[in-house]
Amino acid sequence: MLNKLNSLHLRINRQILFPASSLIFSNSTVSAAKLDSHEPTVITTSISPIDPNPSDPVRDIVADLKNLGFRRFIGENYVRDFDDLRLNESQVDRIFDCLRTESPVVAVQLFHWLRSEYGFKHSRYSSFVVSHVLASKKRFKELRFVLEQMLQEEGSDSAPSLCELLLNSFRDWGSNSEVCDMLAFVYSRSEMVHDALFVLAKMKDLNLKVSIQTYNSLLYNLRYTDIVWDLYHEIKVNATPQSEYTTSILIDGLCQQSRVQNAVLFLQETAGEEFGPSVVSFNTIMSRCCKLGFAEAAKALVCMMLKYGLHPDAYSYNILIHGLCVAGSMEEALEFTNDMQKHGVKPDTLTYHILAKGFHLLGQMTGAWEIIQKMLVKGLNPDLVTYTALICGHCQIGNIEEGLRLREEMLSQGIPLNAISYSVLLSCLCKRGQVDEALRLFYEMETAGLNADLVTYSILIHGLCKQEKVQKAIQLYDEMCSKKIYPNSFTLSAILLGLCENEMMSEARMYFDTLTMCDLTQDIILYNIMIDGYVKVGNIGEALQLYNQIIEKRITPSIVTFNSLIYGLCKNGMVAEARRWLLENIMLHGLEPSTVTYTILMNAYCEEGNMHCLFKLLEEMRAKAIGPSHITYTVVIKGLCKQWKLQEAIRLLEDMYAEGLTPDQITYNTIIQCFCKAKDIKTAFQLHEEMLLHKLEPTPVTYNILINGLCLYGDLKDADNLLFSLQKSDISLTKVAYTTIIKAHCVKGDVNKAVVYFRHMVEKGFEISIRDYSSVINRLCKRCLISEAKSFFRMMLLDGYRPDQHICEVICNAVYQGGDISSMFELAAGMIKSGLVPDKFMRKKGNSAATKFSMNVFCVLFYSLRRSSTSPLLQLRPLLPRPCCNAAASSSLNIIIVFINFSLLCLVLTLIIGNFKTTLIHHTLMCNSVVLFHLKTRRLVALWQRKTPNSIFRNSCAERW
DNA sequence: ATAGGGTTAG
Repeated sequence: MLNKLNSLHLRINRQILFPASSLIFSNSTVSAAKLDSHEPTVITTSISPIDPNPSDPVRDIVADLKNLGFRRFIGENYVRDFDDLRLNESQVDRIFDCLRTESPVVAVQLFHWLRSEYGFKHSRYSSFVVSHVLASKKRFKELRFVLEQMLQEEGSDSAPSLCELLLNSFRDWGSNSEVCDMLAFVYSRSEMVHDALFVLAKMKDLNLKVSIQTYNSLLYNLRYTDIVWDLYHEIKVNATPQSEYTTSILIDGLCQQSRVQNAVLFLQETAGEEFGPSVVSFNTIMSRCCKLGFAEAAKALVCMMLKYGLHPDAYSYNILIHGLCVAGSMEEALEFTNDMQKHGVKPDTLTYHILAKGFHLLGQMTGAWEIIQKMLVKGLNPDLVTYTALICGHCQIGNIEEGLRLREEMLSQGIPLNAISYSVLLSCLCKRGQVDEALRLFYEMETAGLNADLVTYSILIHGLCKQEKVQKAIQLYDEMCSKKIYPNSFTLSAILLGLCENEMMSEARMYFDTLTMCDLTQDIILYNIMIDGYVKVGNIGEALQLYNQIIEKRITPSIVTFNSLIYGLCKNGMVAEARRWLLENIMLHGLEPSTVTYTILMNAYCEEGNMHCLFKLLEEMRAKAIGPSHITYTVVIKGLCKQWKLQEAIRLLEDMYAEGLTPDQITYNTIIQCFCKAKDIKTAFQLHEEMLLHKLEPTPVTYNILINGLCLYGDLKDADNLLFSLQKSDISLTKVAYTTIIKAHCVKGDVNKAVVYFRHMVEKGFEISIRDYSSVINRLCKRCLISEAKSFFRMMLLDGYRPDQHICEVICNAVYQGGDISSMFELAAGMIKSGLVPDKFMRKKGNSAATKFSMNVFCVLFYSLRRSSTSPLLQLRPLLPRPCCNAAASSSLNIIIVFINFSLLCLVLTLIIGNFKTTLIHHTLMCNSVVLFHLKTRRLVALWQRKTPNSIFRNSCAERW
């Protein structure tokens, strides 16, 4: 009962009395002094002996600690007493000073206890006292901890004052050398290298021994500088016994600076020493070689290792296998995996991950899958990286659902995702255009306490730019910078790419020019994106200009630069020119054409229908051992389809699987479309089944193709059923699926069904354009379903769409044909109100109803312009045949009338102008003519006739009129 | 203190 009360009291007591550590002491001069002064505080401590006077609290505490021992001292009663005391810093220092000789163990215990229980900040003196105690007992781990805590509080540039204290007050203490050494070590480990070097210099003055651990740590921190070689010299001179790490740290330093050759030479120099060439050192050099792309050199190093009697370990093999995989030499990588096993080194999860990545890089997803499966069969546990690889595999083929399912599985297995695994999912969502989903996942990731890194931000910024959500992208960009994550060429390129993909070329160029001004465009990638952007919008001139800029700036173009230019040339129909570029410029720059280069050219030949050249290039690729990708094969399949070699196309598809290349959705879409065109709907659907079997999620385009196939060559009812079941399964579709089926029903004359689907399309939230209405109206008009067309037109107006030029012309034409003149005028008036002009008909030849009509509309138009505008000619100019314009420009006319049919003209003019004297114009002159009037005098000024030019006006006659 | 996964040009 008493104990319980006491402990309760203690808890309350502590809460009340010791919310902060400084409360223990009445005097906290040290911390105050530190805050006020910029100079490090130098304390010269003189410890006074214990006062025999019984009122000295230190005396009692020390006596109790010694007599009772620490355990009993911290029993509740004493603690209470201790709590109630107010001790100043020098009193505590005295306690430690007294204890260290008589009860050193208790001194250490008290030291820790005060800090852990009260968060007490010890003085430098006490810390050093305890440090010496620990050093003398060889409790180095604790010593390191004490000094670490001390340096955390002292910060950098504290070495001079700490050394002074240490060397003044502790010079003769037995463990000074160890404490000094540990101090230097901890400074170095805390990345306060200057302080560490200061301590080292002092030690040198006093002839104190520096341990190899301290040297090693300093060597590591200074590995990019030449100071390391001074330090290394010092180690040699002092005959400090080295450790196995010393040489490997130096080797690592050289490697980090890409001085691989120096590293090898240095390693050879250390041969014969106790810690000469080691497996770790070799691994370090091999790793660097591979990173620099010299997998061959890494292989040679393995031989060198064996010569030194060293055996490659799992690291060595994994490094080498990784190097080979990145270099694309999968065969050799697999050979070394076997070799590894033969030498008794078991491939581990890392080995499998490396191999999977290798296949992945080559686009051989099947190979990657098989490797991961093999790993799981071998009983190796999937870890975060394995899962990431699996998620990546699913995401690659667009199966985000499976990716998200795996995420759930990971969480249930207690494997939390990191920024990388989230990035894979985010990237997949962005690629599918689900940026909002991606943002949601991103916030979820942040809520889970994961920090987005540069890559994560780059993915999102790219996704947002691509969707024209530039504002949000900029917001994220600012957020990223505020987190001190600075953009690299990836981030810059994400923005640039986003702008280019939106065909916002002028904005992209502005951004690019800004980067150039800041000298940030040394990176060829940024140039490549710009060039590619220009090429895609067909501006090959601007692209070539940028290429010249690259050459002027002496930036080395990459194969991608050429690929884009070749694409541009091909797109402009300059295939032969493109082929020449391939042969001349690429070779000139010492570059090798890539799979992409060949694929672009092959595609161009395919478009031209030049299968001969296409297959010649395929052979050339094979001869050069440039592996075709799944895209290359897709192009070949497209070519075969064009030639109606359907069976060969199917065979090639099978070959792809056999070669480990995974056909993607576009491959299937190509071949399915071909079978649809060949009216073999059955096989088309079989191929669709095959896609599902290979876990390839059909794209909305796949369904567009199938629906279109059924509409054109199959039963429209089947198309209805397919669309219905797709809608029911909530499979994502594009607008095209709807417009296709609407078109089919219009053609068949089933307006009701067309309207129903049109309503579906609107309800699904697709952006409906005026074109969607006009194409339906157009089709209905073509089938002379005038009243249906009119009701559709009304529906459009009700939906809030303003009719455009084209739709007016179509509907006007239709009502005119139906003889509904009043509707026609109604529409014409509506058009003029909307500022529309019947411009296309003016240029149409022939005496079609449309032309007749348009002439009349033109009159109406002209009239309203005359009333509203001071210069009708200026506005009418673009509508008139060229000679008419010239005449109008040269004289100060302010009226033109263009017409063909006299009776209609009279009608219109009478309707509009009322008292217009039609008799001024002779009937016979009016057919197929354009007449120019002067408004005020109402005199005929000029006339153009189509068939037989009137002799009076022959001189003004134009070629076409 | 040496090895693995994600973003970018067709």
